[in-house]
Amino acid sequence: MRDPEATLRQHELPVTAQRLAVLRAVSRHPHATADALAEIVREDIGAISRQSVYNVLSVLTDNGIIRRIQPADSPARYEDRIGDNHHHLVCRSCGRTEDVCCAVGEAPCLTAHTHHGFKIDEAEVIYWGTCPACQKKR
Amino acid sequence: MRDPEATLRQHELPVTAQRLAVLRAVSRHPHATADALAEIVREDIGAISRQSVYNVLSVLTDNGIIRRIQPADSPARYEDRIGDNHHHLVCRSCGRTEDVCCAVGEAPCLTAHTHHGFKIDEAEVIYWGTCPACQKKR
DNA sequence: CCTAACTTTTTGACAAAGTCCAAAACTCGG
DNA sequence: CCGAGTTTTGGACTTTGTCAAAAAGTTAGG
Repeated sequence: MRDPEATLRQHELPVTAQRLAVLRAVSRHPHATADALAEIVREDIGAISRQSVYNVLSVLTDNGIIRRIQPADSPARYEDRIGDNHHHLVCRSCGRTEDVCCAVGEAPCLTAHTHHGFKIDEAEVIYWGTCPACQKKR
Repeated sequence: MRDPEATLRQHELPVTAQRLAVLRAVSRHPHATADALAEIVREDIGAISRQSVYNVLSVLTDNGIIRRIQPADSPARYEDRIGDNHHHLVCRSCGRTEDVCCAVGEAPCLTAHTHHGFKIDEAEVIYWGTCPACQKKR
């Protein structure tokens, strides 16, 4: 993220210390959970309430500034790399999450054959596996 | 599911009324949640504890008899159609879930370009959209 | 720079989904 | 039918997140 403050102003959102700190935290720690981000923000600006972390993350998500990803068996995670249609690779044992380029191409990168009358707006892909560290452990 | 009892025996699992009823419920109501399944089982055999529903679903999942799917913003759902590598189509507003054939082919049906040293065992695809009923509502 | 209107942040209670544990009940091989 | 080993049950507990109201902060306008 080039300039968190400019980003907020571009979206006509009031600039607050909490929002700036959360944006920086998400930017520097991609795929962190709300809880982890709260800790990072506290080290940065001293304090923030749990609710504010959720508030800020919601506002940023709603404005398309960051993206929320919610893999199974994991609390939600956030990232600021948006609009490039990448997917995720998640470790089943430790939850480590990495970005992977879309295997197919432009969004929507996959088209379902049968769609049951649904209007499809996104194809989410998660690759499940075991990360190098967890492969060694066993 | 042809024969729930035979299925349990094939996996050397003790046959109990709760397991049979949960298996029948999953088979007849694909994509139901644990809570919904508990209700269905209660109508069937009278009573079952919440914990037993979770126990049974775990055992069945661990033995590959049923599959657990966990879309974002929804409790886990279960289905007995396994091994055919199909994916899911989920309505963002009501959670309705439908099966869709794999867009690519055999499992693993997608291969990530960069894999960061991960050993990938599954590519999960969820198509997000709006179901016909929810399209009408708005 | 100061004020007023409007948002945001905070605090604390609450909710949903699921897990942990020990006691009671059950299943199955012999 | 018995006994060993599992499964089921009930209840407390945990995690992740939301609701609501009061306090504090932000921004536009004078």
